[in-house]
Amino acid sequence: MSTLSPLVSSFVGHFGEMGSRWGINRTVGQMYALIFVSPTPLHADDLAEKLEFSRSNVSMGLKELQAWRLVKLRHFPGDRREYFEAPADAWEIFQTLAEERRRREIEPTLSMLRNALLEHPATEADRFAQERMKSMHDLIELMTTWFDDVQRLDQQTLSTLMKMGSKVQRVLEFTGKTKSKP
Amino acid sequence: MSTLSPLVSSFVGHFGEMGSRWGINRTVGQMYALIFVSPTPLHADDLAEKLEFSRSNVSMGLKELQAWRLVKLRHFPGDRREYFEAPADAWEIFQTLAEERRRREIEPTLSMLRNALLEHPATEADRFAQERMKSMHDLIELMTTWFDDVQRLDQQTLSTLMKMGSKVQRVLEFTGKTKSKP
DNA sequence: CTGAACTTTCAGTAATTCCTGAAACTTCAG
DNA sequence: CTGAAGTTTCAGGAATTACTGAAAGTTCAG
Repeated sequence: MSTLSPLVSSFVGHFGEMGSRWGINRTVGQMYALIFVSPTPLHADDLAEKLEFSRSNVSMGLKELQAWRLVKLRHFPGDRREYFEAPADAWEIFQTLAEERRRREIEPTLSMLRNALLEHPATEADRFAQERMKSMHDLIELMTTWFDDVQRLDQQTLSTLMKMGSKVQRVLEFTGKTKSKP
Repeated sequence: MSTLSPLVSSFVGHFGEMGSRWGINRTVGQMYALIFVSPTPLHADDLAEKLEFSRSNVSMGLKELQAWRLVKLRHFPGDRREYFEAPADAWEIFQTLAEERRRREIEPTLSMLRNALLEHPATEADRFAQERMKSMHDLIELMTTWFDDVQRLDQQTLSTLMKMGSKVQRVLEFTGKTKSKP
């Protein structure tokens, strides 16, 4: 069956669009979307056929998805082809994405900022620039450290925390961890 | 002074690169970076001169930055030109970015997913696809709702919460808000 | 009104990124 | 070994996106 159902087709199309806004290319986004909604693992020819991409484009796209650790490789006995599937757990997918983005974008940015902050400012303008860079650096560091912590929480606690939303403020006030300011 | 200091130059260059990985174009990223580290507001000709872009490119870039609400417009008495500056507070910048991305990307995605979930699945494959879409929908919704809540917290509480990191788990357990599972 | 100061638009070119087909490569059953 | 089944690489054309200069538009002091 070469043609996708309207349901899957609109999902795949949408992810292609979104992918391209995120620096991931459109066809790679579509490949991922299709793998994500497939009940069974797919191989490269499945993707090429269903999405009507060239076989080589599919091959490159799969390589990229593997580099992002977004797909898992599977084999079936008596079949040499490589099959791909996505984790069922959306939170796991989100974590992988976050980790990869961090490694590729956040860490290099932090390291550039740290270097810039080590320089001795030659002018007043440079001094000001460093001040701004420092505040950006601190925010990024605060957020990534916090995200590390969150990832270590178990599902149960995390879900409770998120569902509590801003009610968490009351709990913190109650336990006296915030300096209350009446 | 037409040439940027090495400090500013490396910052601007880095943000150009990062911008292009984020679907924002390179020159727009550089313009923003320069505005961000400038001690005084800049006008279009400043940017064109310092970054060596054409005047019209700067004009388009500024329009885009305004559409993202990332720059603020200022005027000086006796000068008809428009000057641009960035908020000093990095957290405010982050919030603006998050809000805009949400409006442009998250909301359309949620709406597409909701529509897909209303369809009556024609096949077993569609039924499975819907299941996956549902879990993606729920995760996105949980995260955005939670983010709304976080934005409502005051700086003090937020900062306490982030610095606590995973220690928050103990507080929650203590107050009996989690179903403890020993 | 006029024209100077400033900004935006837009059509076309430049640059970049994407995608393909052909060929090379790898693996493994027989 | 051999060749069939499968995968990857890569040069170059296609498509998209970015950038520019020229011209048009806007605003406002005089």
